[in-house]
Amino acid sequence: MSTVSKEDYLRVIYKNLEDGILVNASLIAEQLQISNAAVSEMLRKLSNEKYLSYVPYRGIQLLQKGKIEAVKLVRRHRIWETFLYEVIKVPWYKIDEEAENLEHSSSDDLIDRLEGFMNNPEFDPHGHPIPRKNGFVPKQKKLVKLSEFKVNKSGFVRKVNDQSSELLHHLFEIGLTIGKKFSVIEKRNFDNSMVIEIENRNHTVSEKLAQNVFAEILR
Amino acid sequence: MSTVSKEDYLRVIYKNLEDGILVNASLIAEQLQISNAAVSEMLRKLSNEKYLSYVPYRGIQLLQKGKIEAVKLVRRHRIWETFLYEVIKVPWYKIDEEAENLEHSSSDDLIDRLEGFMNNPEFDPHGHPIPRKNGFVPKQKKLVKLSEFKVNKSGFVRKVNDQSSELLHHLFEIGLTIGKKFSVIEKRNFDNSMVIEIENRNHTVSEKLAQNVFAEILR
DNA sequence: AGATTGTTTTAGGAATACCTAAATTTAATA
DNA sequence: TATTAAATTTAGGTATTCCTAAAACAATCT
Ligand SMILES: [Mn+2]
Ligand SMILES: [Mn+2]
Ligand SMILES: [Mn+2]
Ligand SMILES: [Mn+2]
Repeated sequence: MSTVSKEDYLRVIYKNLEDGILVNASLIAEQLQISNAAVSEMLRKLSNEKYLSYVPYRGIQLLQKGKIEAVKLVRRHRIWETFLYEVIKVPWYKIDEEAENLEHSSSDDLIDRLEGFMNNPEFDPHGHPIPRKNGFVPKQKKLVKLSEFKVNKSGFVRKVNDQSSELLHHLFEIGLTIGKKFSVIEKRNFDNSMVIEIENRNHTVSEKLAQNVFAEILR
Repeated sequence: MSTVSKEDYLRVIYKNLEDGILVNASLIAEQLQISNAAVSEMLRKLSNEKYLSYVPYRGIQLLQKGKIEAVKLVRRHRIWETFLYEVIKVPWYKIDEEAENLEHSSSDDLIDRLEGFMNNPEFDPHGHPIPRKNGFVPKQKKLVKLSEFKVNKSGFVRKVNDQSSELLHHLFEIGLTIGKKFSVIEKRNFDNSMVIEIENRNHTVSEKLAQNVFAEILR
């Protein structure tokens, strides 16, 4: 049977695979803040229960059973995030943490009702696709990392990494949120930081920050 | 520290005390569907941690620490119930079960926002008072059990027992929900069942049912 | 009072999900 | 290839929350 713990493992695995990242035990340990030993044990269990296949040092793949569970959980997570943000107006940088708990505590029926209440949104407030009830995951246009934008290019923010609430807090402060238009004014070679214009104001952003923002290039 | 389990114990204890019921170990065991042995152990723990005082055979009293926790949880529970019912339109008889889980998975901040979103409701969809953030519990008018209504008397439903979702389902079917007006048409002495009129339709209700509905007497 | 019934506790376990410290194994590098 | 570094597993625990069966205790009835 699936439990809160197992669901969290599956969601982390799914999310990383979704981004094309190789998922091994230590990555999970780091992201869930759990010891490597505990993760090792849990992976054995999840593997025995046919949720995933795991070849040490080579990475994890979700099996059908695990993928179905993971997609369900991601669906719950993202529907809650969207609902909290759009309907309840919970601040952008707080929704992930809140959804982290709610995702394990709501019936399928409630999730479907929330989805209907919002008129079936396709993407969450971080720009991540919301899996539909039937498991289909909406596709996104080709996106480019902000850090790869050249000087004078403009774009629309379409996705941000939601791993760090501090990052989100800062992005929110400078107005770099989903849908916003920006232009790259300047790029410094020695540290790859950039100056970008958002709503007529200039902001300097580090390379690290720019690597966590994904945008659609204009023209 | 408080956990999901402990919170459930505290909520059950509070809810029964609220109704003036003597709470002993076996009552909790029955309501939480847990063995007497497990309840006995947990009560020892809760007592050691100063959540409650427990004199075997004489009942349980919440101590300050336990009361504060319990009121918080009941607040969460009832705000969720109200929200699910009023905003999301989850059916009446489903909200308790859903709130049962959500109550453990939402921050104080979220609860306050939900409350604000609904304009600070005072009672939940079963007619139970919603404790305020500061711990104050709204008072209700004096209510009378439907089973104690005399023939020809009328009243307004103000509170129902939410222990059984089957009861709620049935009450909903015959329209005996919060705020509805009814009149007692007939009362049968041999089994204390009654015929009551609700919205121009007559319904026969058992004594058992009538003991779980509380109303304000008209005139 | 003695017997019966109901309530509570004890004894002994089980499952889940963690932990630290110490191996072990594999991968990467000099 | 030898060494070092990183990833993984094992060993031995702990905490929490539940279980059944049996014993102990208290309240109530005859
Ligand atoms: Mn979670
Ligand atoms: Mn998200
Ligand atoms: Mn609960
Ligand atoms: Mn209620």
